[in-house]
Amino acid sequence: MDTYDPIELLSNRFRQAIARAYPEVGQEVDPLVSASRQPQLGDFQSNAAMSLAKRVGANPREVARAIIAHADMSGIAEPLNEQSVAGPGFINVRLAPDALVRLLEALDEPALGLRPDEPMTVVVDLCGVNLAKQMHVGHLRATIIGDTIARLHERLGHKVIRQSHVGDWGLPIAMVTAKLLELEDRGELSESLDLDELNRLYKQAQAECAGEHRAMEVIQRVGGHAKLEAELAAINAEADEHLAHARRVLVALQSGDQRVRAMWQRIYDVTMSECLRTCARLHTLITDEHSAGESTYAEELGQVVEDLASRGIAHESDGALVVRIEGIDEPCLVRKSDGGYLYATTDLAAIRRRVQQLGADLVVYCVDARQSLHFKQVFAVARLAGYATKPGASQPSRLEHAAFGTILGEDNRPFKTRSGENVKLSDLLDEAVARARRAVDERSAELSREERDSIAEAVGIAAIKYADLSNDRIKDYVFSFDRMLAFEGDTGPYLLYALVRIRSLFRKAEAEGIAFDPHAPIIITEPEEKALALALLRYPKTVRAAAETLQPHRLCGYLYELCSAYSTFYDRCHVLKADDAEQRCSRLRLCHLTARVLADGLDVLGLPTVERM
RNA sequence: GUCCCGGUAGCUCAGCUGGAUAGAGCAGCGGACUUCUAAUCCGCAGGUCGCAGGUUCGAAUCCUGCCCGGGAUGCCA
Repeated sequence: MDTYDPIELLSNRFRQAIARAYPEVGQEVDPLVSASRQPQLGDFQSNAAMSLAKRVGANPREVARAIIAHADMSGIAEPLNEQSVAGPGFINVRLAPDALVRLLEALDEPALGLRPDEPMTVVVDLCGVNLAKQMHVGHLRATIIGDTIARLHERLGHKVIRQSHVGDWGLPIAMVTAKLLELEDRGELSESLDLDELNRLYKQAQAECAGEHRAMEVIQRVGGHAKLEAELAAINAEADEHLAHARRVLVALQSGDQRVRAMWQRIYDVTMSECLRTCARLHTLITDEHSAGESTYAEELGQVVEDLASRGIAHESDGALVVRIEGIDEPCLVRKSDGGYLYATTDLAAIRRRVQQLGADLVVYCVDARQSLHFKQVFAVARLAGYATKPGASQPSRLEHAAFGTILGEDNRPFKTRSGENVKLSDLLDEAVARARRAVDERSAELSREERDSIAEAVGIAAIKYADLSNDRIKDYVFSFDRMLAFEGDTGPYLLYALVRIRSLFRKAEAEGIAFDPHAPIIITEPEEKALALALLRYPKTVRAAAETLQPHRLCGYLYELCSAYSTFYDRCHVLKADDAEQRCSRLRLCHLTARVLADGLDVLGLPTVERM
């Protein structure tokens, strides 16, 4: 048997049977094999007869009988008979016990049935922090969903390049750079500048440049407040001066002025060192080498725009340069009327580099769903201009916006602090870890302080990540510490706990001198054993589906079901106290395989695991 | 206005390529710890799949219209 996947094997047999029964339809028919939802009816089912009935002009149950008559299930499933046909024409299949064992043994190899695909290069755009700003809840999803999508593709053997499109360029950055230079001139710039302070100065710089133009409009409309008007005018004049100064700093930065550049670098370093620390704490594989900020495209923007204009793809409109796309009403602006470039321009340059230089066959943008129009436009322009096509390729690479919804508070409004500020991501992680710590203290007071610390860290992070990843990406979800750290239910801690129990079992076996034989014969007799076995066999296909659809929540759902099947098995089928040595060895092997699949799946999701909790 | 996304149990969510009696978790009720980690397991109860049409042997799933909620929508990113 050359594959571990019962659905594939059964599909082949059904395909052959259909071809024999109905030579006129050939091998093209999808046998529609899926896992049965009701174990009492069978393990798997084929729904082919119903769809085939119309094509061959017979009634579905007759078609089902014809398929059965031509089906050879030897070596895989129990023979099919009249009783196998149910309802309108479902064909129920029960795996042969020895086949189930062989499939499990085939799965029980180092790669767990996940042999590498035809290797591709995948670029995943994730994280997306901004200079001089703390990571906040908004970055949580872009970071962890992006990292998990990257891990999914790595697991399938692809070359994955993570890229954080850092917001490190443009006027806002120049404003804070100007602010810092000013402080330095006055000798008021702290040597130990950290991100909190930097973030404070950023907001201050923003406010200073913004002035009170809105208030002024209101006052002027109302009239009769000459004194106030004069005050606002003074503030605005000052703000305009700040803004003009910031623009001069931007020009200096862009032309490579050494002092300005050095200050920018300092802002960059302070921001990134702290953000990357948070990325590491989130158990993501995002490091310095994955930063590809907007600044790195600065030199290419002019070329891109020039190229689009000279080839007649972009046109002038009200002073701006736009690309119009068939099927999209809103044009894509690539150059402002003042000559400045926009984020679409940078993203076009990024696609060009990612596809043509990095060789991406797939580029995934893990970015907020609110930007879907933007990506729709940019992808279309990139395809039109050929930027999405690898040199020599006939087809453009796949460009995907892995959009995600908003994190909501318990009031169903976007998650903010009481004062309406964004919640600092590190505060959020601290809170989750502190709550996890309380739970660990309650239950496992016997463990050392250090051990409880590291367990709490892993449990807290796993809880936050699982709560996020287990929801369908595109939807908004409600953030709740109570729910994600709950003692019961579909949570990160539940998955970690299942693995802990298996690991504990093996420690106990070792302590009792019970040998584990990784090649012991597997004997499936109890329904709980069979349910666990069938769950294990679904692993490879689940990982592939999650990667293909860019939906980590499918893998989460699977792992929860696997753990659930294991917990039931664990409850009903004693392992170390099994009836005899054969059964004990078989069950130990089942436990071992479960632990490996679970640990592998958790690793693909990017959840930390623990030995005890 | 136009476009995008969502609407499934009291709450939070799954539901695969259209397939059998729509599934979990939480909360509620009732059970299981002298027994491998009970952060567990088992059972009960809980549904107009937003509404109305249509396609189909079969629709939560596909199509059309409408309702509700969120978002986007030419010079921020």
